[in-house]
Amino acid sequence: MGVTFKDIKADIMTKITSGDWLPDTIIPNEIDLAETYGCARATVNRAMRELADDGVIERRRKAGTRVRKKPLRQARFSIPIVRDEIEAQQAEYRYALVSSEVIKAPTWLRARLKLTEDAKTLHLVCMHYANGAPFQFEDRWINLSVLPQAKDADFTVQGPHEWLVATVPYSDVEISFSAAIADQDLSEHLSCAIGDPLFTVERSTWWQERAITFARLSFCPGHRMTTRY
Amino acid sequence: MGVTFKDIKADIMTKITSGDWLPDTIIPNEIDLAETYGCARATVNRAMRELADDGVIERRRKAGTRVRKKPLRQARFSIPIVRDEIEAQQAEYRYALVSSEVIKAPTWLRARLKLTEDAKTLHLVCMHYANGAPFQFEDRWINLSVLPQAKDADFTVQGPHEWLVATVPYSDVEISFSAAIADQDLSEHLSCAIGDPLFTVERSTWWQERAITFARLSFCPGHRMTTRY
DNA sequence: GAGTGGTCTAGACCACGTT
DNA sequence: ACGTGGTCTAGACCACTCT
Repeated sequence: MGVTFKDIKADIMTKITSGDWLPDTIIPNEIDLAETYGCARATVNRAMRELADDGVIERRRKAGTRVRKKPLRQARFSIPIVRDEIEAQQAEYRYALVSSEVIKAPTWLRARLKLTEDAKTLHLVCMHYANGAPFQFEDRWINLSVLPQAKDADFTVQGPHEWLVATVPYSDVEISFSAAIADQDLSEHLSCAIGDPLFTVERSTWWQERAITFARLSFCPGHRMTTRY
Repeated sequence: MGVTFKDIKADIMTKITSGDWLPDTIIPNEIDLAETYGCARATVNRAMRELADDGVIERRRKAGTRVRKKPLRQARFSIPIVRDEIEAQQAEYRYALVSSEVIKAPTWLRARLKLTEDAKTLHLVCMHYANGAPFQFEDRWINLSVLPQAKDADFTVQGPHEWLVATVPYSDVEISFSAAIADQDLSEHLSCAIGDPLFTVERSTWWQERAITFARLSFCPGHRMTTRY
């Protein structure tokens, strides 16, 4: 076979990263490129479309294709289940349910998830350990009006995240990262000092426009989330 | 026109999110789907390929296509230049250079970026303000052996990140998020209390296998990074 | 109006991995 | 060996948007 779309992608990327095609440079149109590379226009189109998805180039009908002035830098983080994250590091995973109760949603949670005033929730507090050491503290709230079966699930053996992913696999998620400070409670569970800075993830989940769950995950001091792009 | 690949994507997604096709369900092959939808196989292929890229389905030759057991959850964060991030919030951006010096790379930095012992660096300390309030503290190190022209750049008017993106637009980046604690210095610059938890981003950048720069960005207390997926 | 990318088609051959 | 996805082709028509 002749030229593949991957060859074209690689060639264009080389031209860009080497500084041959500077930002704002206009790239030849698809027909010309197809002739240059000796392939069909569809092949060029696939290459260029993927480069545009990657945020490297910008395309507009009639105006043509150009190298982005400022590359659209975006990082992708995989959001694994805690067990998988720990086991991926060849560490032994252990889980423990700290507490579990059915209560009316507190005001701050109702505001977050837009719940009605009488909404009942299952409030779970859990710990996740890696090689016996505290790894993550999980403060979990599940909306019982949408998922009443959560009341009967056994969360002493399986973490709520795992249960939820198995029960409602495809949902909409809003995730946010921030820094928090260890209070008395957190410091005891995570075996750290009061006042330690903790990397914190908050996640709200919806299924078909209805709020399912909110979780605040506090990681042990020193935890970092890393990726490349 | 008949059926588009977007129609097919939407239809398949509906089948999956509605629970019609549960995780691990095997999806009909492309030829059958093309017949079902009354379109060419290439159209089905495009739809399925994108769903696979999104982490919703899993494809293997001969074995066929199936709904992922655990959806491959991944979040995409756009990594804007601070100025753009602040101006996107309709806030007024202000930048200030705090200090600038040329020094030999300290040991920890040499280890991070794999620099030689005599590597010279430009060490910059900068502040970014939103509507006059401290927004981000930037601790920046630029490798002068790769970018000697940084010594002559005027960092009193333009932040180093902006200058770097304009100078070396396409590079490889490792980014990591964590939580840190405000020390005396940080608390003064960010107008916060000593001991406040700060959301922190560290970024190392390479261009053609050579380390260009390292930056530690400390955000004012309460800052969060949010996205949906 | 005209040029560009966006998409679809019908067919073909290939690469891979399961059986 | 064979069934599946992966890719390319040559052509066509359409949708957008710049001038």
